[in-house]
Amino acid sequence: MQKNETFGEMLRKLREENEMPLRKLAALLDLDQSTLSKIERNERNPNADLIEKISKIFKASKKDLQVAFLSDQIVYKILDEDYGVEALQAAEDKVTYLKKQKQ
Amino acid sequence: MQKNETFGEMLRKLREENEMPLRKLAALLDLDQSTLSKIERNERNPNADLIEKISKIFKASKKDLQVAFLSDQIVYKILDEDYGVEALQAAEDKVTYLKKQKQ
DNA sequence: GTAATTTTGGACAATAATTGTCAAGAACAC
DNA sequence: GTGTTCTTGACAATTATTGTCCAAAATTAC
Repeated sequence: MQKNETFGEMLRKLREENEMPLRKLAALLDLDQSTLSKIERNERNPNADLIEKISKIFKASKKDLQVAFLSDQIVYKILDEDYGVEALQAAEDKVTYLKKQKQ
Repeated sequence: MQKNETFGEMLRKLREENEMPLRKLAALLDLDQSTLSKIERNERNPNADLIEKISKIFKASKKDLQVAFLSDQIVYKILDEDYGVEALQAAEDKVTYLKKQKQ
């Protein structure tokens, strides 16, 4: 897995490695081909349940897909914000704290 | 500043330290008091421009407010997701990578 | 070159999410 | 009791997202 890859890039790579036309993958995923095209180029957000389907079709790592998917969303949210990096760090702390609480 | 505090908690603390009624702060912020009440209890998302106003009213750190605000949004997004913590780490890497590219 | 196939772009309605607003209720002090 | 503050829920208005279609553009095969 390439690092710093977006979900769309991962997906396109998987698809091309498997020499599957976009049109066909779209059918398998039950979505419009133009929508899939946009997802691969990060113009649209994928649905979370795409991950499940894609990992099955291409026997790809669900974790890698999920991490790429979620991290894209996070990056999108903070990239142009002031103190985005600091917020990421703070978010980590908060999550750690909350997960500890839940135990 | 208390760590692991939500934006709402920060705001409420600021308001109470300054002994300002919710109704009055709502007026200053130009929003409905019920909305402000919900923001303080993290039932609603604040607008980004609240931060500016609040930091002026209470002479509070804009950075602290912004970090609390953004990190809340991130936490909310990933808390119940699989591999949320891994995604946070990946997001950091991506942001670092992208910021470097931009130079 | 043409034809076939694949991908992309833009428009659009349907649906979902967010926002602002209101009024009534709960909690507390006096 | 009255007055004040805060919370709750409901609702319409606005905004964002989603799915769908189709034609234009790009790519590939012949």
